[in-house]
Amino acid sequence: MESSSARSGGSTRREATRQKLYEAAVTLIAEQGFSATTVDEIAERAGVAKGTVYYNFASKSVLFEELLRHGVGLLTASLREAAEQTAHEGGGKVDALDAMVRAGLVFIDRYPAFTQLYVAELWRTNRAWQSTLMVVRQEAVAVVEGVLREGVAGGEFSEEIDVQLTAAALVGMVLVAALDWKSFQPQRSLDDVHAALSRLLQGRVSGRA
Amino acid sequence: MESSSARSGGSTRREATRQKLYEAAVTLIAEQGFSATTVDEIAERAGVAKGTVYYNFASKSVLFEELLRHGVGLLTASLREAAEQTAHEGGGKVDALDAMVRAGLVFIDRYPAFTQLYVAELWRTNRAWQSTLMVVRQEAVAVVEGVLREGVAGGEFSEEIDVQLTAAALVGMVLVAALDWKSFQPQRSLDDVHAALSRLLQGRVSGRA
DNA sequence: ATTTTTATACTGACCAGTCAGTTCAAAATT
DNA sequence: AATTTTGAACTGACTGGTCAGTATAAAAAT
Repeated sequence: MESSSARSGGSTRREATRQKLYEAAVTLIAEQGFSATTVDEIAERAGVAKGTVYYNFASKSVLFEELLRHGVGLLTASLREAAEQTAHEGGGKVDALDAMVRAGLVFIDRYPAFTQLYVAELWRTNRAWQSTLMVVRQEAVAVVEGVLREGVAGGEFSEEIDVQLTAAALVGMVLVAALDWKSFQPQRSLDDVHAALSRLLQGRVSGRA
Repeated sequence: MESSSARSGGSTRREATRQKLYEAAVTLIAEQGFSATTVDEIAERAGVAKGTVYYNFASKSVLFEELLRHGVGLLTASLREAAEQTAHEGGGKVDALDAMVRAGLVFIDRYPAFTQLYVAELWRTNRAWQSTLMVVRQEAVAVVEGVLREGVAGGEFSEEIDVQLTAAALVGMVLVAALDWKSFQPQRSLDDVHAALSRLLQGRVSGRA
């Protein structure tokens, strides 16, 4: 039988090394930024020789780009799953949105460093990985936009809403609230934060308790 | 007698030079990030010799910190003014929030590069200007928190809302929506964007047009 | 046997910060 | 009024250090 090692596209050992490098790079770059983070630091944090970095990645930029793709891939999959899940359960689009907010929070809870780094790079221009970032951003936002559009089509949301802008605003809401949570009140539970955002999302802010 | 140039805190010429350096630095750092931007670039864009940068600022970091303080000062003042304006006109806290959303949009419309740069640096850690950023962030968010708290006290908002988290979420909503606007649909008018966000803010998303 | 990793040394470009010297307008002196 | 002095503002070549990326021979893992 085929050993567990020879899997599609590379040996297990190599994959493990790459994973270690991702993890080292993501925290360092989140803290310091791409340019301020040296390849030597990344190698050291990963417990690996510098040469190994270049054996596994063509350059520092390429390492970073693949890291971005990898991370946003996880997020997109998670958002999609959340939306589909509520559809299966016969929930409306409001439920789908709510589930996606939660999925977003879960993701940020699990990968806070990646989220930091992503936000920091997202609106930059003139950088090598700009196009990668654009593609990958659109993938994630498109999931939210999709749910909004379906909601409008099905009469659940007002036809007057601006889908693209509203999607961006929702993403921003979750993103900034979650980063605030992680940075300044990390002791709070995910449920707690989710409840606060649900309230805001459903317009239950004004009016009495 | 004291010459006309020697005014409070510095000559006019010096102030003009500092202003040029701010303007050059803000766009370059927004595009490329702090570390990837060289002092030579900043000096060149400002039309000034490198030595002049160091004559006016102790270091690259200090230039950046003063830039941050300067920019967020403008934002905070603008938010405060918006909130007070509606109070004078006898509007409720919802109106105040709405006015602050608009003030935020106006600010971002006028200083998009500063906004980019601010977002990119806000959640970093282990950087020299970390504490400056914290102080300055709190000043701005505190204005929003203040309005929310007053709204709760006055019975206009539910007592169940989480003031800190909701403030962060609102800031995020405006920030990300506005950056999306500037980056991907710059032809749209400010009123248009404001209307979309107002709708979201007041829960007029679900339900029919 | 082949792939992957290690350890170490090296190169060349790049860049933050320095400093000796220049500019120039206002103030003081004649 | 003409001349000299002063000092703040500015200049740009230079320096010392840093860092991405390369090289390579030997070891370890599969």
